[in-house]
Amino acid sequence: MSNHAHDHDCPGCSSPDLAFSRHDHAHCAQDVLARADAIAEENGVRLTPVRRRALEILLESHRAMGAYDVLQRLAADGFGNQPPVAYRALEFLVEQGLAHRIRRLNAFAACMHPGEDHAPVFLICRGCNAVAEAQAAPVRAALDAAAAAIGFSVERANVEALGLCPACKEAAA
Amino acid sequence: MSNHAHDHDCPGCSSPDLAFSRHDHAHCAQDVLARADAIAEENGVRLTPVRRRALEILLESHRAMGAYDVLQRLAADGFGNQPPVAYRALEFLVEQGLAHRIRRLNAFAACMHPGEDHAPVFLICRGCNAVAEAQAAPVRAALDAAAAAIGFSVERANVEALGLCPACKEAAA
DNA sequence: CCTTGACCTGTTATGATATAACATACATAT
DNA sequence: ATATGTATGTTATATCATAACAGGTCAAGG
Repeated sequence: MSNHAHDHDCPGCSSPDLAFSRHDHAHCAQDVLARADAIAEENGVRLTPVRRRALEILLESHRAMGAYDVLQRLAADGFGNQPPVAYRALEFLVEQGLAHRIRRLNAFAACMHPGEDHAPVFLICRGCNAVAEAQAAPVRAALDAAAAAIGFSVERANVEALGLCPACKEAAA
Repeated sequence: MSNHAHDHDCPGCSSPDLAFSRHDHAHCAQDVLARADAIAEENGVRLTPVRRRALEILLESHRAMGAYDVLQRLAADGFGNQPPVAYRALEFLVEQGLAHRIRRLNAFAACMHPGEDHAPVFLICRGCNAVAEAQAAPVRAALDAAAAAIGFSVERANVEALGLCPACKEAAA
């Protein structure tokens, strides 16, 4: 299933700088799914078949997917084929911190750092549409500071940047 | 039209900490529109009647508006009443830096600092739906740094935070 | 046991947001 | 005046998202 064994230290998955590189990520899926089970257990919620499958689908593609794309895959696996099926599963994953919603793309992506209380920043390549989830605590800190200065309390934040990944930058040059 | 005259230093408009406060902003609109004319001139683009009116509409409401809401207002003023009329005008405004798109709300808001090359951060109050446009250069700097570290070039960034404004926080308590 | 209540899944139907494609009009420069 | 690029308007359709209800599962308490 995976071409190398490890716990949580795969450079291809845990380092944002390799998120744009081609790499085997079957094991990422393994890791994340295992952790997802643990997180659901902890939170007292159920990672039911549809929900788990939705997460697997996101993990497999390793990119942002629209709700209808996920739905199509779910339906192919014998689950319902009406929009709420996908939206509900995805909403659950987002609530539990197992997936992120990327508004710029009207899409969803599996979280590669579930349960780690991270401050995700999405770097969206306009060349190849890949999405890297970088951990950027300093960004969140700066945001909290700016908000605090005017008495605003941040509960959730979306940081999405559009630009060019290293590969596409090189290709363009 | 405005109850006090000034150039670009109205606290109610230029200070993010007052963005949530009730304040007269007829003059903000005046200022921004004047600057919008100048910017269009500079950029060699035309701030045509629909476009200008769309900006006025956003400025009047002083909040984020959906494209269809803007469309309704435009139609009432004798412009076309089909979606592309609004989307095109809004797209123009966004491209010229005269308005911002707030994806979390599927909405648009006039930029209160046109032409100033700012790093806007949107603070969206989930209590009253007000949107404050804070200038947060440090946030952008942190984002650029995180992106640069992995060779990603940021071209455009959206930073949107959901939370509670001072007034709603107090009301909740 | 078996019922109740909470939650999950599925469906129908509709609502909300956004764009493609084409036709018409207008500006400006030669 | 006429050609060219740009702007506006329209029709039609694509895409994204949710409301509302029906049936199913499962565990806790009577």
